[in-house]
Amino acid sequence: MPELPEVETVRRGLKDLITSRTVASIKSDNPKSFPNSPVDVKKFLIGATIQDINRRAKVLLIYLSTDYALVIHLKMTGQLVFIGEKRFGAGHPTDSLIGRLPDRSTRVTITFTDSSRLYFNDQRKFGWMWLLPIAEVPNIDFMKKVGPEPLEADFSAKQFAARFTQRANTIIKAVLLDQTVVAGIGNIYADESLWSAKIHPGRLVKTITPKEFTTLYKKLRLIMNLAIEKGGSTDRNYVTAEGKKGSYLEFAQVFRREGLPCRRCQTTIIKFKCAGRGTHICPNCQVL
DNA sequence: CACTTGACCTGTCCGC
DNA sequence: TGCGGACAGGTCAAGT
Repeated sequence: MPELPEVETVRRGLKDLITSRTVASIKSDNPKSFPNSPVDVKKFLIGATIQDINRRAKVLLIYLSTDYALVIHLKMTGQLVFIGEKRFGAGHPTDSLIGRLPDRSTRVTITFTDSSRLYFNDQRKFGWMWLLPIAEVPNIDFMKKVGPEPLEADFSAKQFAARFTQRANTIIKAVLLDQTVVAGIGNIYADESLWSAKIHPGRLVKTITPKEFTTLYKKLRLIMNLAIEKGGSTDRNYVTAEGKKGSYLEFAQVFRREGLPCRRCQTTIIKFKCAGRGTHICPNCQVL
């Protein structure tokens, strides 16, 4: 579930909540969730201050004062939830979480010197958190291969379309989901943008016209920006850094709307398997 | 080589 | 009510 808009929402929340806090200790239940050596952790994480938080594709980068970074992928069920203390006062959103965490999905707990905490929860244990030198971040496989950020101001419709043309004989949905083509798109926003552009997800890239690519580009950016505004999409697990749900699914046109009428033409939305994923379309608006 | 499928995990939901 | 099985979605490895 965490796609670009969800990870960006978490980034903004964390930037506000943990910047300038200093790490006092870290607890991890599972070497898969946090595989770093205790020596590295002691030297470069304990005592480090949070400087800044960036995002690349669906990956979060927490920069530390030690020139190391925590690199985090939430995969499907990951959460990063902050629980604070008096600094915020009564009524702060994170107050309501006190006592609820840790729970059985908690994989990593970072405690700051003021006793506030950041919990990395991940029901399905697919996510991970790495500690590595900031200078090495661009050299990890994922960063070397990942495509451009779709919401950057200088990312044009022309560039968008050009990234697809090398994949002429692949279905459009598979290419949209490919992180090396364009970064950050997952199942929800692939379905939503294809419906919005009236493109059937099973169409081969070579059958899609330049005009359709331009529409898809515009719709994708519109939808992702709106999703960020709404705090992302909460289907099951995803929550913001304050532990709140995102509300974008209230605005969704096809995702999880199987059996409901298309908001454009009233035809019943159907769900089927495409590119190995559950896929939602309006069979009238989106044809092969 | 390009593309598709399976594995990784756990919780939830559906049908019998 | 209990149980098996399908399903959820991101990415990488393995298979076609």
